[in-house]
Amino acid sequence: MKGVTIYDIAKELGVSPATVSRALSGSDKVKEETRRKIAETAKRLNYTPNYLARSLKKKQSYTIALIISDVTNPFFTNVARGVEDTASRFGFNTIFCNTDEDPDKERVYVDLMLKKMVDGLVVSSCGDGRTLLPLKEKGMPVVLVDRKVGKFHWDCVVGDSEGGAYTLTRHLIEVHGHKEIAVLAGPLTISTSAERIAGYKRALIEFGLPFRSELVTAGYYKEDFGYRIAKDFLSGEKRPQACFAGNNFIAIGVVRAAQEHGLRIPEDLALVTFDDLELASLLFPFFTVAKQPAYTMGSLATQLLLERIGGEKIKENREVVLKPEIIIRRSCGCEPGKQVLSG
Amino acid sequence: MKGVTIYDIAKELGVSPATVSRALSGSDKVKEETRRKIAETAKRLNYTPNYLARSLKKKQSYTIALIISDVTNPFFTNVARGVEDTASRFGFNTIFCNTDEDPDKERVYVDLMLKKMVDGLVVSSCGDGRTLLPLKEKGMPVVLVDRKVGKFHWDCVVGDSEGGAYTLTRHLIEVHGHKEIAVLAGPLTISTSAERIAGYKRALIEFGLPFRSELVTAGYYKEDFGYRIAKDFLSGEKRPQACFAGNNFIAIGVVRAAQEHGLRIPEDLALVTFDDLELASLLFPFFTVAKQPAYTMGSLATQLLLERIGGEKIKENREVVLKPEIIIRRSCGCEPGKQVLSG
DNA sequence: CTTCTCTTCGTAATCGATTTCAAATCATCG
DNA sequence: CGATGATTTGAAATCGATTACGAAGAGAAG
Repeated sequence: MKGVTIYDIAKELGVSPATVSRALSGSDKVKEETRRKIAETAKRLNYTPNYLARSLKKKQSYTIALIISDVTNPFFTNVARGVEDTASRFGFNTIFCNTDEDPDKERVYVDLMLKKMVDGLVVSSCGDGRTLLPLKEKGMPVVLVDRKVGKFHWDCVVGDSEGGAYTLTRHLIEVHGHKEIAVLAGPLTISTSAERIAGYKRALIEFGLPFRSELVTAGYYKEDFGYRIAKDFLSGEKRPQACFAGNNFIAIGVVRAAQEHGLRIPEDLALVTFDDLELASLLFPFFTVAKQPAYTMGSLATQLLLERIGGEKIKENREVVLKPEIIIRRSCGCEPGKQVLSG
Repeated sequence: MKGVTIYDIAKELGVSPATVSRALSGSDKVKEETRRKIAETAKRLNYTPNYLARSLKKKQSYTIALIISDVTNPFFTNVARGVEDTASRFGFNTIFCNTDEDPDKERVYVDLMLKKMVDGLVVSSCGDGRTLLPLKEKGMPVVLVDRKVGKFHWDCVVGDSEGGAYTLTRHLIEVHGHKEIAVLAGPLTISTSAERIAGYKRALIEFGLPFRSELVTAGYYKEDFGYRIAKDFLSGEKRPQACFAGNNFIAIGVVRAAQEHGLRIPEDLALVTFDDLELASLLFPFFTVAKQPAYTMGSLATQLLLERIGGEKIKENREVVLKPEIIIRRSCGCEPGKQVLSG
């Protein structure tokens, strides 16, 4: 832990620290022989550069932050892998921040990252935008992933939530003849939530079905929300025949509630949702889902971010929208093996 | 991105930067009134401290690194949550490094973290110890989690793999009468692997069964290893009646192979494994597992690490061993709801 | 040989905060 | 009132690397 510095190397060889810095940082004008000797002693003394000092001077930390709302959700895990893989391929580190869908935590992390001098952030925000204000003020490079934040204009990489929701809903109506479809959505402050409801609505309209607001509940993207609301509407008199869960976790809650009511899925309640449950689906292909390309989303977002960080002057804000893959399985009422609907 | 510094605040108030630093960094001797004025202007100028400069001087970055081998595995995800939660509770950030079970990647990350001046690391190593050598040389604080590395002595927090494997194997023998139990283990270089085989062996010996090495295969902790080997032994003449998969991913591979062979689990092949599949089990409680307290492991490891970083002089190396919870479900052949075996 | 250019290298400033040491201020008291 | 000790504050060094600027040396051209 003592720490060999460029001064030690310089003293050892009788040259100046400046020369050592130049030699080690690559291709400045340094005589070949000097460079060789410096590289040699650096290795011999077991020198490791101090990135803090380097970053302080260069005003670049080669570190980005990723703010996501739930590490236990495979969707975000895959986003994270995409971000991390891409970042490290370009020599960047990633600091992970897990907000648990709590805007307060998000705010704290944002401030912290500002102090830590990260070079940029990939953010899937659970707030309404206010939490990200400091980033805007400081002019910090940011790319939004999965969730847009209306207030600000930043690059973003998102899934086509409206389209996915439309296709799923349409499937329930067209193929299975359902007319009363409950929706358990995430918070209305989050873009994916609003868009999924919009997609649902478009499908209803297209098939001449009424939009009944009592069937639509906005809450949060967690299992217990799905459980709570499903418990509720499943015990009612005229329960809906189908349910569109806002994401995979909500869907799990719905399943649990149905089990407790002794209801079978899909016989008593058809169910479709967003985002696949990777491992679970490998073993028990059950949920009919709109599966988003999570890894790609993370990877693309990082690429956009690194372009900005790299100093490329990009005026306009870029918006990448990726189509989800619709995977028809059993929970909607289809037989396994049934033909996959084209997106 | 301009950056307000303590010099700006100092100039504004006609005091010295030193005083500003003292005032902002808490409770050094600064007159109350001065402190108030400084805090005020700091807020007014929207000052954010530069942690890089701070870390450079204090030789502490308030950042730790977590090296894990597979972020898609819920076990490690939970370890990660435990680490991150605990670290951030004490004001530390966590840099996540995902090695994909590749020792080369691990080596690269280790070097990088050394340069980044992290204050310490929580490591679940996929190597044989050589990759961690630089950490030892530099005297970097390290706590091993999940996997011990024989070569070095560091604090560690691990699960009782031997005991868990023993109990699972014993269950297969005692309750279900299996005599030929295949084992698909991870790499022998990884401690959990060797220990799980040892536990398996102890159970065999206790029940007077022969240890047949052709039933035991060591490979790696991934799905495709389970799939490949299971495909192999399931097509043989006298296939084993039961299988102990080294971890959850291997187990998934075994299931997939069994499905392709038209074999049913547990009727045609009983299966037990280590580490639960959180979400999958919520929906489809299927695997009989030794479930390790992953979150706790991460949290404890971080606590031990922070103690070291905090400068507490602890001579001896601490070893925390946590017992897994044995959850009996269907894959071993038990009926659901059957009584839980005591560890 | 002088002058000029080009390469190579050293001096010193710099990034922003912390900290040591000493100076300045203030209060207290004989 | 001056001495003594406690509080506050400032000047300057420091962490380790980068870099602007200029000097020294080598080689080329006249």
